[in-house]
Amino acid sequence: MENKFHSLRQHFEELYSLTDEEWDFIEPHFHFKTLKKHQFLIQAGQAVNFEYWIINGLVKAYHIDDKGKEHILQFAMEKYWVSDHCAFQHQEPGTIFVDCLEDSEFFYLSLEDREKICLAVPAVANFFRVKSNHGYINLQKRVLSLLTMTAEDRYQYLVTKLPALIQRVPKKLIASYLGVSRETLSRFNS
Amino acid sequence: MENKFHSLRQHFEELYSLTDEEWDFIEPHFHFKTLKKHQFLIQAGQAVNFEYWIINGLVKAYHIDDKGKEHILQFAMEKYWVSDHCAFQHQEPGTIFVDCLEDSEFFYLSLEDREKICLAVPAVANFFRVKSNHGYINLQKRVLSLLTMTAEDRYQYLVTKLPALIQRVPKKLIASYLGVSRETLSRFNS
DNA sequence: ATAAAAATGTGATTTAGATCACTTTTAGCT
DNA sequence: AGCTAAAAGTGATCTAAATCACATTTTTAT
Repeated sequence: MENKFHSLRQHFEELYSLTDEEWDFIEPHFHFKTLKKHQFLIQAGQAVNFEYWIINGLVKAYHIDDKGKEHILQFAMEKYWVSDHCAFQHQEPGTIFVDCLEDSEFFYLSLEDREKICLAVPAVANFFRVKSNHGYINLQKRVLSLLTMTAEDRYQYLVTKLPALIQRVPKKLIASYLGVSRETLSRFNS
Repeated sequence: MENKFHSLRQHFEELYSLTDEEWDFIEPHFHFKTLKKHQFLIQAGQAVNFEYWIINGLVKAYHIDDKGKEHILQFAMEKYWVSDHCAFQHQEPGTIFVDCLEDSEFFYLSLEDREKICLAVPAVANFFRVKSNHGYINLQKRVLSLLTMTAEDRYQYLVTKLPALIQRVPKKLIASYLGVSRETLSRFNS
């Protein structure tokens, strides 16, 4: 029977390979958690002690503004990392909610343990370096899309780029992610 | 007389300290370049062979859309890293222009050399890991500001957050960075 | 199976901000 | 200092998208 951490090790090794000794050191720093649809992984106002890797499921990370309106920062699914990165990194109260759109399973890691394994195993430092860099590049694209494209173009682009997400997620959440009202999005034809 | 790389070493050591041996290995991978105001560091359509660290000066990184309109992704000044990160990372033709708003000096590094020093010196991997992470966090804030705030609020926020930038840069570029027309920005009172 | 709750669709109206057109001010250059 | 070009201000008009209001459809829970 296969170790449940297998998929996580594989994920790390997609970028930098690890020896069995290195993995045996890394693995115990991760813990397992499972949540059902609608349950919260992270809540604004509270400490954010972990960053999470999604084994399977789907979550949304979002901010709620002063008018109570929800703005989606990220949809995260299988093999994605998710947290309130700012609060986690600076160990301060969060401003982001993360909750499950589907039943989900996670591995999670504390900041202290992340630093520990990054310093002990250079391949892990390099892994997170490259992952962060990819995240940065993707966010730059999102900023550009918000600056240059119309709401409808952003929607059409998302439909071609992540067609599966459109199926898995209510349109009003897609609207919130794109920065459009759900009424306006409903008038676009897909 | 002080080594011109001193500021760069100091910049690395703000996050993880280095031995003299490590620095002696790292330093020769960086090269020096100087440009005058209005000169290009990077041009869309061309290969992006380097990432740049700004010793002093100020540049803008921007995309030009199909209507010829300029959208500013980043202002980068002393101690900032700048490149067309996507094109650099994937070694493909760029889509971003970077040019100087002031005479500027840079150290630059190739992708190959970056990988080389990251693998040889774990502190460098950790340095770029943390830097990328900070960049990611800042971009998340920018995305949120575009989703949640009005144009005027974004402007007022920038004025309080980076008052020096407002002085150093024409308002029409600030407008482009914020995703507002220069006419609309001109009607905000500062 | 049925009730309640979400999600979606659609018309009518409003609005933040874009665009256009032109003037005034400021900064660079020889 | 004087000339040129870029930057900034301002009125008038237009428009993409928000908001409001309500109907319809689809999910979810019991």
